[in-house]
Amino acid sequence: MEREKQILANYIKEKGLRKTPERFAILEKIAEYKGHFTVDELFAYMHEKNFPVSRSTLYNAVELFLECNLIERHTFDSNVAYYERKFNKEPHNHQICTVCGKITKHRNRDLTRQIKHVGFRGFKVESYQLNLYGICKKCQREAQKNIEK
Amino acid sequence: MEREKQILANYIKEKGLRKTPERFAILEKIAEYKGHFTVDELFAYMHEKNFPVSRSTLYNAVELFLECNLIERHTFDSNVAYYERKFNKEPHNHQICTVCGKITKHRNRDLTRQIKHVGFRGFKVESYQLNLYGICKKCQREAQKNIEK
DNA sequence: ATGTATGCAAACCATTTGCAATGAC
DNA sequence: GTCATTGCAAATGGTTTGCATACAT
Repeated sequence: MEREKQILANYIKEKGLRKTPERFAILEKIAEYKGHFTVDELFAYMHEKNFPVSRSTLYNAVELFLECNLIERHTFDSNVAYYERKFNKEPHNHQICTVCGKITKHRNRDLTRQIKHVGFRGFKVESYQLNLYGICKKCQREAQKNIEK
Repeated sequence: MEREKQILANYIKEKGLRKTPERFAILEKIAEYKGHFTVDELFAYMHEKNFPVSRSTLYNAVELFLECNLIERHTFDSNVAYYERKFNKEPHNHQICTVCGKITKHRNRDLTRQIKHVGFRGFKVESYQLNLYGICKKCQREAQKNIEK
């Protein structure tokens, strides 16, 4: 957390921006999320935690955090942007259950290594998103039960 | 094309829907796209080709084609949905140049095979999207030129 | 005849923009 | 004091919805 704040502070100084309390409070609250969050969820969470900020400020902050690589954005299949902390995390994949909608994250180093070199026609891969769509174990079981009935 | 129409016709019959001229005209025009298209582009294209249909009808059709697996949808990083024909195509990846925005498609069978088995905790992978973000060869060259100046 | 599909207009909703007031420097 | 940032309200734009009319069955 301290390192993340440091990164943000450095970036702010470097770009001649301003160290507002809002930005650091938002960064702190984001750190409490284990998985993904939307701006709307974050908006509610900030209010709940007695540090209400406007949506404008959230969008502004989130943009800033993206710039200094503290978070990343996913759109999956909807029109809503999902964010998650990026700092110190290895690249990972998302598996989305098309039945219950649950999103799970996991890593696979071999695959990551391979993907980094899969660029075509001299394309230099800097990051990637791998989304797996399918059916989670739980939903597979439920489906099986329904067949057996 | 005939097989795609057949698939659509079958699906329509099976679900008790209706074989409207719009649906088949839209399917035909979609087949003329080599890459991705948005609903807005398709809207303009249908008018251009003297088969004007409303946006409602397009959204309806596109939803139907998704259901019978004739097309697929990607959101990449924006809030706009991109569609492309799926029929008879092997799974492929997208590489998106973060400088010029160009989207290129390519395949890699080894990778595809591997990805299909990467499901975690019993997750059964049915499809996937792999988006590579980075810099295309052309933009790398331009960047190089600017450094040399 | 029945009820699905179309097309128009209005509604939706996440995100963006404009702008006056605030506050970091 | 200067000017970036905040917060409010309004605008934007892709997508969705409601509903009367048209038309596939």
